[in-house]
Amino acid sequence: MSAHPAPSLKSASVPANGAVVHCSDCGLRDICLVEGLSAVDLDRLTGMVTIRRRVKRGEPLFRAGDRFDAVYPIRLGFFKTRVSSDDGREQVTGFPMPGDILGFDAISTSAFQCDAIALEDAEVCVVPFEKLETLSREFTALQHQLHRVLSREIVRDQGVMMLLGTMRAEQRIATFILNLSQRFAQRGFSPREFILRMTREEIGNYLGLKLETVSRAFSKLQDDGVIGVEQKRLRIDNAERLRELAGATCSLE
Amino acid sequence: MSAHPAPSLKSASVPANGAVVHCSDCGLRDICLVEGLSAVDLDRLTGMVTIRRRVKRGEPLFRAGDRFDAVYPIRLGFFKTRVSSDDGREQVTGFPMPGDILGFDAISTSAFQCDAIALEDAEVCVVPFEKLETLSREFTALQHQLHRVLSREIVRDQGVMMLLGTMRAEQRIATFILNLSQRFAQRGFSPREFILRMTREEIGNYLGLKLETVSRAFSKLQDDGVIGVEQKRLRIDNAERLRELAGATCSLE
DNA sequence: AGAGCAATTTGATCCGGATCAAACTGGTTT
DNA sequence: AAACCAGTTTGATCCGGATCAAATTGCTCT
Repeated sequence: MSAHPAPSLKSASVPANGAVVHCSDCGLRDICLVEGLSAVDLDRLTGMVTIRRRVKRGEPLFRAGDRFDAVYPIRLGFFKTRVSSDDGREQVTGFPMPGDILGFDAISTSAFQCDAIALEDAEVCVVPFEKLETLSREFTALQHQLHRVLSREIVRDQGVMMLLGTMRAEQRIATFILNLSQRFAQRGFSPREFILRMTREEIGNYLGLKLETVSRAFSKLQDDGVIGVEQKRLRIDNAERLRELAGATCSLE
Repeated sequence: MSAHPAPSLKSASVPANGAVVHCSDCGLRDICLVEGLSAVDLDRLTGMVTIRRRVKRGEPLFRAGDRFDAVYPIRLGFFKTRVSSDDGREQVTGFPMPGDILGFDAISTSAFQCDAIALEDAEVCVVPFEKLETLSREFTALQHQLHRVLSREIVRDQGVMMLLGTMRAEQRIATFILNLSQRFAQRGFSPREFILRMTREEIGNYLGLKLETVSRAFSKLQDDGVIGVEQKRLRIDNAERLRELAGATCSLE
């Protein structure tokens, strides 16, 4: 089932896959929707998440146009989000990971605006949005956190615009690596060495570059002793230099 | 004072510049924060906006780093929003106009993340964010609308990413013009002819292009009979063709 | 283990938009 | 009016990254 500590049975939440689902038992509660809520609030916060959902590698959690009724905090696994245009262009808009929340783009029209594709076998919490709205009227701290999370998404997008609008290829790659590194660190994983769950093409699409350019930039950074890359495994050898190359910009997250 | 119809004196809001301030009297209520609220709710919705603020052309409404305590629906005038990096790069992130709301990027850290500069003499409503949160716990319709507006901003940003990541220069310009046109239309102005409040350089920065490229693209579109441009005045002569060039993408707003 | 296929790397060439440069326009100051 | 200046247009050249091409590596499926 879940890779997380066995949950206690204290609260009234509904089992999913045989496991009781409750935020207070979740290892990601400090970076997710309930960050900043008191233990007391957390215990009272019942029914926000009642079920979880598994998504197999390569499968969509949702697609643009699907009817919206829940947002999805990620428990496990990397995703990519992507928007498409009528004339067939696609743009990867992000690589959300555990602790990030999928689906906020759908509130405005009650339909998802992007596809969310699992880059590996993944698991998400299902948070019915009506329920979230109801609870956030009752729990001020939850309301605050919801607004913070929505706002953070807007700030993240501004960082991507800055990247796409003003950076050179190598700088984009450096920023991208640094951003991943920081997000791994926030989640208690090594910021110096990690696996790239996405392909060069997906990276390139996200950064407004072609896959060959991404590959060349990786090779260049490796030759310069800044990073080590071997297929999907990436190691940061000279974080100082990497930060210089990235230009100490908006951190992208 | 304001260019809008003289407000009645029915409610308990506080005068600003000698005029009573109340959403129910505002010509922009159908595209702003109170869109979808019933007349009854609107009448009860008191104290959300108590003052307005004027901003002179070229002046900032706020700057990155300023402490956040209010969001600003625009009453009058065009703005540009822009983020800056440590190493001096700047990226224009949007050109908000009356009915748009400034400041949502600031919720996440309680400090503004971007500069908002008036492109002409402007006027905004001041909505204390704490007040907005309080009211949105009481008025479900207001809560919904707040969430919709936040989500719409995220969707808009996805459109900009698509533009910056996948479009050619001419396509970017066509999309930009079309987007302005639609937004003017929504606000009851002519979608076929309007004034560009921003310079070629600001347009270029927003679109990830240099000002010379913007100028050339305008000239090209004019030669092709798609638009007419003369300084800041722009007229759309062949909307059909313009839509083709834009590729019928995410509408950017 | 081998076949087949997707992903990656690297090289050669090309092109769209950047850069550099200069002329022009309209508006403002003196 | 003349002088000035910010903004714009247009031309000439250059370059970063795209495109085209081919070889290589690593998975997945028998």
